[in-house]
Amino acid sequence: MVKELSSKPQQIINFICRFVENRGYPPTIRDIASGCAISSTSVVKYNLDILERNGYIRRHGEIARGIEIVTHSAHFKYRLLVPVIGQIAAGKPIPVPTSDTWDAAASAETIEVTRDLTRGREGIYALRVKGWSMVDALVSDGDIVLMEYVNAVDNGEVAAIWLKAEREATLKKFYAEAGKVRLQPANTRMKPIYVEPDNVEVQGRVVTVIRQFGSGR
Amino acid sequence: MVKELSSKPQQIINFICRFVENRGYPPTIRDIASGCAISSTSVVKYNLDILERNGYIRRHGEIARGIEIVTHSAHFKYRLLVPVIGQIAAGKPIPVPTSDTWDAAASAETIEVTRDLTRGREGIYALRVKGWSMVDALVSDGDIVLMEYVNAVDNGEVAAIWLKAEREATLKKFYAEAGKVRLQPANTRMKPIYVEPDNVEVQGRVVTVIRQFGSGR
DNA sequence: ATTGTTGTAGAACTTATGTTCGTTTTATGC
DNA sequence: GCATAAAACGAACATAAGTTCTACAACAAT
Repeated sequence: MVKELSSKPQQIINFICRFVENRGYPPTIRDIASGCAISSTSVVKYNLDILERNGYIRRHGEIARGIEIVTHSAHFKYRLLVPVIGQIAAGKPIPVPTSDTWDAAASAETIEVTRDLTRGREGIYALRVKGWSMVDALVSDGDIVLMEYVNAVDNGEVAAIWLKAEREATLKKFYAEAGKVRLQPANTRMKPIYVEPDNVEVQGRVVTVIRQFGSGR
Repeated sequence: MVKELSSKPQQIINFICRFVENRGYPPTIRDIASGCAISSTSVVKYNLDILERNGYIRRHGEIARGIEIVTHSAHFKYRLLVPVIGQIAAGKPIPVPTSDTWDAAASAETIEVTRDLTRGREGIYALRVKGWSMVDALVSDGDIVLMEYVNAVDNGEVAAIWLKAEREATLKKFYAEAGKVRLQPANTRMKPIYVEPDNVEVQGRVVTVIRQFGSGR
């Protein structure tokens, strides 16, 4: 798919990359012209079109400096903007992602993490922990939990669980046992609790817990 | 230097950041206006000027989309490879970074995070928590703590502390009080402990705690 | 030679986009 | 309450910047 490039287009992407690195925004066609010793804007457009056809860049027509370096955004693939869609607190139902809260760009708050932290999983959203009800799970007020949207988890996985009867949200290790469900706190010093299977509603798999200290922004 | 911001400019940088993330190029003043529910371009410029005065962004006047997010700019690499230089456990001295453990490339293990998690701080290294001695600090076995290499912390900051007499490592909120040092666990249910000032050795500031679930545990 | 394709030029045009400025509304101090 | 500053508005303006078009040279295939 991606074709070999002759020297001129090659020179141009190079220039664009360096420009973005140094300036924080993409160059104009005329910037490229002067930067690559090209005397006409149309020549630049000509080559830009080639670059776009071959998948090196993405153009956003009619938009000033609307050049996006594709490899650069592939580079971005390592990073994830995770929407923080709500809070998780003892007595409140656990928010679940909907199509509109889903979009990181539309979300009021986002946290940026690497795929390292999400273990490469897709469909990750985040919740902010409110209150001290989950200290038994070693989760503190203000922590951020990265969640994967699933309705069931395997034994031993940590899940966000809604206990219908108690009307309570909690984060616990989940074990389906004969006729019962065992919920084990992350803190191994704590005793597990046993509940009826139809009393538990798995709202998501806990992937990561993040606690930040120091001044916020 | 960097001043606190009121809501509107805050909202604007947020928008700019997300825009750049998603589109690969900065927004126009009008993009910002519509994205932040501002009805006049001049209001945007007004706030942009504030942001620039306070060092959050850099403007390039007369240039289309010439907005550069300072924290995200040139010298700022989004991703950070943090070296995991050792373990932190109750009875073992806390490892401190040296010139050779320092280099992420040379380190045996690294964790990749975004600057978001390190709050833009420099000189970050990581330690893996071994054992259950720090559950009182809401830190569990296997957690990773991101540390900043400092020899002193301000009151209220969470520090990695080596208690010389007890030969014990711990993570606690640090408060210097008259003639004493108060060490407060992150778990507010727990009582603080008081120690002699010359018994404490601050080995670093705790920036972030990360706990991952699922595979690899 | 003839024709067609590719790369380069430069001017003209249109739209996108930053700036200015006078005015109006909303806080803030006295 | 009044005076003053901070913040918001909207229109008008100037120019930055993408696009289009015609022309022309270099070169390959016919």
